[in-house]
Amino acid sequence: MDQTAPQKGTVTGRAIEQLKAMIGEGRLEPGERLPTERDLATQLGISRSSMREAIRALTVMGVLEARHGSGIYVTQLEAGDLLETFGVVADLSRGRRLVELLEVRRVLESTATALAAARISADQLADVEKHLEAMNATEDPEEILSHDLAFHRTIALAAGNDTMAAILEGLSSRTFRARVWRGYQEEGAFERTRREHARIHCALVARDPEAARAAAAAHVGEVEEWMRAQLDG
Amino acid sequence: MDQTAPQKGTVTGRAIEQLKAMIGEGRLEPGERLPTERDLATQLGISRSSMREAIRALTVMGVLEARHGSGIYVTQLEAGDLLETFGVVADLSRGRRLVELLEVRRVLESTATALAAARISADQLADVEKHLEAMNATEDPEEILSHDLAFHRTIALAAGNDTMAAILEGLSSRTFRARVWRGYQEEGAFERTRREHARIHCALVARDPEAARAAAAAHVGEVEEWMRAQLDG
DNA sequence: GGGCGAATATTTATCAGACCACTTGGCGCT
DNA sequence: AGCGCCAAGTGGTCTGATAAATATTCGCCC
Repeated sequence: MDQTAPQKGTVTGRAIEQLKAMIGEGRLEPGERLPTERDLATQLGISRSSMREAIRALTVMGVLEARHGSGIYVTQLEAGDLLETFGVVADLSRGRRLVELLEVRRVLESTATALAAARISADQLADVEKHLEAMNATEDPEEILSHDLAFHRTIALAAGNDTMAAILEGLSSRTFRARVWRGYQEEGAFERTRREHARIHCALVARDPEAARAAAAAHVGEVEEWMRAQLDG
Repeated sequence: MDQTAPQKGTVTGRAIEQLKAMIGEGRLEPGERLPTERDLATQLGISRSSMREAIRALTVMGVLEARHGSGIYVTQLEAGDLLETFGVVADLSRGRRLVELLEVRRVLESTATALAAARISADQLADVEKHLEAMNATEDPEEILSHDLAFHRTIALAAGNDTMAAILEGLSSRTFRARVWRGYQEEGAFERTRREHARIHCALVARDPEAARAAAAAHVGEVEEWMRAQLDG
């Protein structure tokens, strides 16, 4: 039959697949600029509207980046770019899935913290301490949350697996944490959180991966258990 | 009028955020049908083209589903819907990130297998065995891969964490596995793979979580190590 | 009266063309 | 040579129309 344009799915869907294929096969290098929307539409034999929808789809996936007036570029395809949508999942999840996400986070966070205990550099450790102190020096929940996020982010990056760090970033995204925290911290968990953070820091300083893993697992596990209780109650 | 959204970012970007907010705040329930494209465009004061791009964006994220001739619906917001894009990440990753993804998979897969050892039902265990036997009964790589995927998927689902299963599904997506497998299996790893699968199955039957965790970690770790060696060589 | 099929209405999918907003690079002026 | 302005190029948005798939309604036949 017709091997150039088989009739499957929607026109836009095909365009998305073709663009993905171009990048997947290496015909488009990271950072490279694509032809214009108009040219691409002509090449694939579709209208500019449909082409734009396909481009928009790949843009939200973090594969492409459109710069107004300049052109369309392939991103560096780094973990952070591609896993941005992960945060959306966290934001839209409720109830049971929230617990499941926390369970995933517990598994990854404990592993990342264990790896960090073995690999963290002096500079990174200093950063961790900076956020730890800043977190303990204020009572503003907004600021505490901010440093808490940075505390864990620094550790995740020190683990040396950017992909894992990017996933954890999504699982700790601002609105996600804020939603869970609102209730959790109301029950006076500040002090316990401080102790848990201190224990994690201790394990990092001692370069003890197993202690770090246990401390991180317990830290996330606390929130997880609270969340689980909220659902039952 | 509407003084809440004066001038930030692109029109389409704003529409995406507004739609996300509607769903996030629960103003749109899962499965519910949205107003028509035209109505939505009018409500938000934008053109239908822009509205369509916003809808397309949320469609690829797995949040919305458009049915030709019928309308636009909110998905059930299940893990599988939302984490579909995870497979795209795996497909577009190369080199170092491929190893990082395998590391993530090793961590999650071993945890899921350990959980499954404790929770798997008789029916599910029978399914696992079915795929294990089918995998050993053929020499067709395509069929082996297919049953291998089903083997691990069944175990992940038995772990009882749908979110984790969905992520693992993405990390094991067909093209991802196929790419890695092509080289790996050429080195005659079939026999070793069989032994590893058998060990995992054994641990499940014995309901021994720690043995299951170790077996799964070793299984993925084998591929991971091979991949790492490929990069250096 | 009830079931069933065709006509009709609704809605998404796609296309075409125009104009606006922003970026970039070159051209001319100082 | 340096600076500033302008024009071409490009993504962003809008309008309106047509096709295709689905949902609804109505009329016909039994």
